[in-house]
Amino acid sequence: MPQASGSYHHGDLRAACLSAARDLLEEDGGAGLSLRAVARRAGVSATAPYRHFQDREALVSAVAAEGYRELTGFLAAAHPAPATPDDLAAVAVAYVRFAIEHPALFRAMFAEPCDPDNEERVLATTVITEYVIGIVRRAFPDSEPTDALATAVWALVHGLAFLHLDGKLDASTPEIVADQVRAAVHAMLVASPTAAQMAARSSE
Amino acid sequence: MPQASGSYHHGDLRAACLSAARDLLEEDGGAGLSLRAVARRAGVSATAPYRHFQDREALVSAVAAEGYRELTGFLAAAHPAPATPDDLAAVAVAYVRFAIEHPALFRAMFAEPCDPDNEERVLATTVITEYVIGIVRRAFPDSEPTDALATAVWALVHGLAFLHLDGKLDASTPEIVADQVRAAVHAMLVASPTAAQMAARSSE
DNA sequence: TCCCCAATGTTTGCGGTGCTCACATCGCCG
DNA sequence: CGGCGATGTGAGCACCGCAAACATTGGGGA
Repeated sequence: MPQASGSYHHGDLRAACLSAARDLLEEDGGAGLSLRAVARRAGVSATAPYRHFQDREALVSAVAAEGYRELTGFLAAAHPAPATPDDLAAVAVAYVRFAIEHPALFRAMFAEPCDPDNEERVLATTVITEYVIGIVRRAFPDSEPTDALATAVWALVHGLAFLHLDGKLDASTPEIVADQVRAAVHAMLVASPTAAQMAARSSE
Repeated sequence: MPQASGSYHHGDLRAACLSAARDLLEEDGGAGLSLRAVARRAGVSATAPYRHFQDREALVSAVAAEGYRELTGFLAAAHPAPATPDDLAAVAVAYVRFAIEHPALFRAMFAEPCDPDNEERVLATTVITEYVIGIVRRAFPDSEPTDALATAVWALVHGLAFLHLDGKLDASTPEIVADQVRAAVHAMLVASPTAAQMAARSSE
């Protein structure tokens, strides 16, 4: 039985820590995310989280993994099976929108080199990588090396997200952002046959 | 006269701190960069750097600003006045190469929201922004709203850099990386008229 | 020339943090 | 029902950012 209030054992401290970490990330940014603050917020002693996370890095990796899963779901919600450039652009807009709406989480997901020892995190990043590649592969099954195109599209969208986060682009309204993203993605996709061609040539 | 070894005054502690910070960044990554470690490495008491940097954030901002200037120089060295898509691709390759060769510095430059109160940093980011935009503007003076195209190209390159840093792309050899970047940039640039057109349409 | 003072570096100290280790408490299973 | 493993606690260490009071110096005005 979880939720035993006032009892010695918490019930589901791991989930409580993740939730607290998410809150702290939104409120104070990445710097404010400390194990002690998480413990305080969960109403537990400072060292209790160590029963569930090997160290701070493991905690943020777990949060990041959660973020990857959420992002994947968010993209799927934007369009379940994108096929046309418009569909893909909608997914791209969702990607950038996610970054803008969860800046600290997005940074936690990408700001630091992914710890290769953390299985959960590696798995989560693999999932989203495959997902993004798969989207483009399915949308453009005819072009031979779609991975190059997928890479380019993903990089474009990822870069747009980061430049927005860093305030380098006009993000005053969601519509402006969406228009920018759509324009860029369309430009990229119009060139898709050429992209495939060049990638094929350069990899010979 | 600086460099007075053994003397009470250091000579040029500010520069020594920046240098030490750069070294620490390369060696231990962003997490290892502490004011105290910088002070130790400069052979000075823990709080001496505070005479030259208001706080830790000011220190990393100064390092980041230095990084922006270096990156700008690196891009200029790759091609002083890029005009053709090949030229632009060379600059893009240099951008990604810089990120891969100085991962911690690159992350310091972009991982955190730019402090708008730090004049030096704001100035440095403005410089590189203008530089990148200017490159594309000069290379494609005919397309009307070049900013949209410049944004797309920059985002693409920036995204490629980050995906490489995060180990999401094959970066086993510099040649592979360069080929990927060239292919992606060429794909983008081939579509440039369309990009300009769509940006114009979407901003009406 | 000399001396004073502002710039620069030092010391001490506070509160916060990550992490370890010994200990306390509890639930479950034999 | 009794003990054992899982979970939470507390004390403690080293490090960190930062502030305030103090020490040292070198250069510029008398």
